[in-house]
Amino acid sequence: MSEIVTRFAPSPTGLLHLGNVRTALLNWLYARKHGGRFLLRFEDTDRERSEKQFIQAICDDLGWLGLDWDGDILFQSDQAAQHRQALDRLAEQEMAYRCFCTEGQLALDRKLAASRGLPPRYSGRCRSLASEESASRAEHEAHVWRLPVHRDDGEVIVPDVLRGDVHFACHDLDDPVIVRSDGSFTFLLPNAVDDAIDSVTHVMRGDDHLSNSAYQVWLLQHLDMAVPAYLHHGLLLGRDGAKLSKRSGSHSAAELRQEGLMPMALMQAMVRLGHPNISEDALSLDALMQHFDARHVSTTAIRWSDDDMWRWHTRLLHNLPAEALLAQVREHLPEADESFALLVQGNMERAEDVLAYRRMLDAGTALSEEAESVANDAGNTFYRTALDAWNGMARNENDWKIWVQAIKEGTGRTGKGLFMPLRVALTGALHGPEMSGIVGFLGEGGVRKRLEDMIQRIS
RNA sequence: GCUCCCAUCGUCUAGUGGUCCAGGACGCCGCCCUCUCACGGCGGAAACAGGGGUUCGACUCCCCUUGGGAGUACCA
Repeated sequence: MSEIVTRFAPSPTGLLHLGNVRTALLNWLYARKHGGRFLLRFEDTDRERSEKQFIQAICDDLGWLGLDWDGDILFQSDQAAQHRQALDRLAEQEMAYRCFCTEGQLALDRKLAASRGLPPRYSGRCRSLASEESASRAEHEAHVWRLPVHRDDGEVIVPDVLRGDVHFACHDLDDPVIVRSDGSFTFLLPNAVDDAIDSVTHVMRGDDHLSNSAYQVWLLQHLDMAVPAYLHHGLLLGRDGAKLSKRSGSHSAAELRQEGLMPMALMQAMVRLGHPNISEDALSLDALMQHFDARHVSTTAIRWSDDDMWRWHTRLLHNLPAEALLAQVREHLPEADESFALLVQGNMERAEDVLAYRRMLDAGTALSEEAESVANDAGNTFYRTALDAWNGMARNENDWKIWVQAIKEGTGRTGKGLFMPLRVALTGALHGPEMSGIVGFLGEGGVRKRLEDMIQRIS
């Protein structure tokens, strides 16, 4: 079996969005899983809308996600000569023709067809122009190039690995434009021809391309080029079941990165779509790849929800090695050290949650309203008792147990009423790590300072 | 309108004619652990869209309906 080659072929007209990310990931996984190559090719045929900044942004995002590509970045525009040549070959065989219809005419045609309940297809007006006439008019008339796909008989078969052969009757297909009146190519031909040039063996893309594939299969066959295996996956929908849009919860990768999302969280959520029961400790891209199976790439439309992704974020955060964890924590609390980060690691969903524990690092940190009400409820004498007990005891490894026992006896408080005021005084938060760990972290002076501050605050 | 794709718990899915009064994961609910949050442990509710066939037998095959998605551009 020859080498598997997949590609991700974005157009540099915008940022990488969730749907793109999934397509890129799927192609990457497929290639890597089978020891093949994964190519990155920018489809910059739409000169109007292509922008350099997006090329950089997309590369950055892919890098952020850990999706590396093989070889140089490819650009569709570099293959212009090949595209031209392909067009010439088609024209020679009369498998492409010039169309001189104006956009106004076409719009009218469509309107007319619609009013008669017919599909809005190209009328075929220019299809059978004599080649001499066509050539001579071309010298002074604007025109596009079309493919004569539409006809009464015959069909085009799109070989799809996931759903079997998909049949399209030529009768239902249109004569698509492949070259615009400004001479530039539309997506159809360059995309297919480049795949052939680049020896792409498997094309994984959204099923919004299914009908495009019909045209491209037609094209490749008439060009005597290899037709790749297609895997048209179902599209991502918003959580409301409607097309994924900004409103329904779509983001650009860049946006998520800014929000502090760990890229692996996104990868986790995405790879697991369609894959039942990937073991939960498959936390790396490599591990995920081991479990990836293209047969599980689903053909159904999938509801995407950010929740799962963020849950993975939390899970990943809880499993982060100290160094990486500290880096994230310090973005919000620069004065944090490793022992602090490790102490609160299990008690945060996102790195910014450490802000709730600022008081552990800065004894003077003010209290939230809730915390203050807990403190007031306990009262000044409670804290005095606690401070006295703390000052009066011998220091040893059971500081916490001995201390809390002493306070219990001194105040008569137990359970929540005993622990919460202490927790609030020492951390500023109503929840968090176990108290013994907190006391250990703050140390003798640290605890004293916070109790003294507390006494002052509520006196 | 036309064409194509899709259809199992809330979600992602397992299931390729009998092993399924449908299994898992996430979520949800309850209990346990517990000062709190989280973790962990245990348990629970929760689905074959509907109707026709085919068959001894249908979640599985066929048809229709319904529902959802996509395309129908000189966007990709």
